[in-house]
Amino acid sequence: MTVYTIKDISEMFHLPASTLRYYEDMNILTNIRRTASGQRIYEAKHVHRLRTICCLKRTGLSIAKLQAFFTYEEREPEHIDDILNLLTEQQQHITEQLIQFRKDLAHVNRKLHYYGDIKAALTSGKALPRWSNYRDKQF
Amino acid sequence: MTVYTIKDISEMFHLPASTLRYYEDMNILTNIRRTASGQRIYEAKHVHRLRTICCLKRTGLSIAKLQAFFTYEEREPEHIDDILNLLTEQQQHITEQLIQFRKDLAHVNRKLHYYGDIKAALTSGKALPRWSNYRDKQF
DNA sequence: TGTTGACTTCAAGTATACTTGAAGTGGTAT
DNA sequence: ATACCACTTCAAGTATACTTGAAGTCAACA
Repeated sequence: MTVYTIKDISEMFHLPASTLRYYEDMNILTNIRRTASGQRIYEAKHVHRLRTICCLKRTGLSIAKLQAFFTYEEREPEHIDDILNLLTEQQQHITEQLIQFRKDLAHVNRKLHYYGDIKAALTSGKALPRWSNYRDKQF
Repeated sequence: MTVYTIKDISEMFHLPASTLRYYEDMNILTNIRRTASGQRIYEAKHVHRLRTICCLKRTGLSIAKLQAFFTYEEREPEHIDDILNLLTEQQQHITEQLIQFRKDLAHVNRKLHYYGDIKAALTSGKALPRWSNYRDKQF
């Protein structure tokens, strides 16, 4: 089994070591062995766990819900429905965010074209564009 | 010109009135008129501003950067490049988040299939699935 | 006329997610 | 040997984004 130091994991996930210790305190990253002198020894399961933590956190899950999720995972099968409910909610949530983000990207693109044209008009001295011509466009 | 009360705006954007007052304090929602008795009068420009605030906040912009953005907008044209830089960064950021969210959705979908199959195996008494069979699948 | 309800201001409080500081230990370089 | 550096624990501090509470004002209805 390959093992990792806290520095390895910190670099692998672009997370400060303090955050990894914090996740451990919060019981969302568990069963981390120590060397004789007390240094953390991470294993493949922690890498997998962290991938899930990052995935769920990024998409909006709180630490509290992560605690619940991993508690369910450890006490499966009694909590299989809790797991499925949490994952289904999250799936829904990510799907909604994807739809919203596409709209938000379109909004930013419109603004970008508008202000880009304003800059062009300013440097060329031509007439300034009007926002009403950008409002409903897709770029 | 159509005008709106704080309650109208609160319902329109699903934001508590306290948050609208906070945005005003933070100077990202400005020039709000008052009635003789001091009640806020919102106009179309505030609705547009709030659409932008919600779009940028949702996609990760902080209040501090929103302050900067609207300050630039008010002092255009000196800040046209600052506006374009901020919008370009945000465009990039949303694009990256879209890519990541699609991966995160795939991850959640894999977990969902895995635990769904675990539930089926538990109720039918058949052999439990192994995660290795789900790791690289697309659902 | 009074009292209810919805607004107002302003200061202080809260939730979440870390981050930092102090004090200590152990392994390695000079 | 000793100095240094990276790690350790544990408690306290911080950043961000609101939220809440107290005290007051106004309009409208019984």
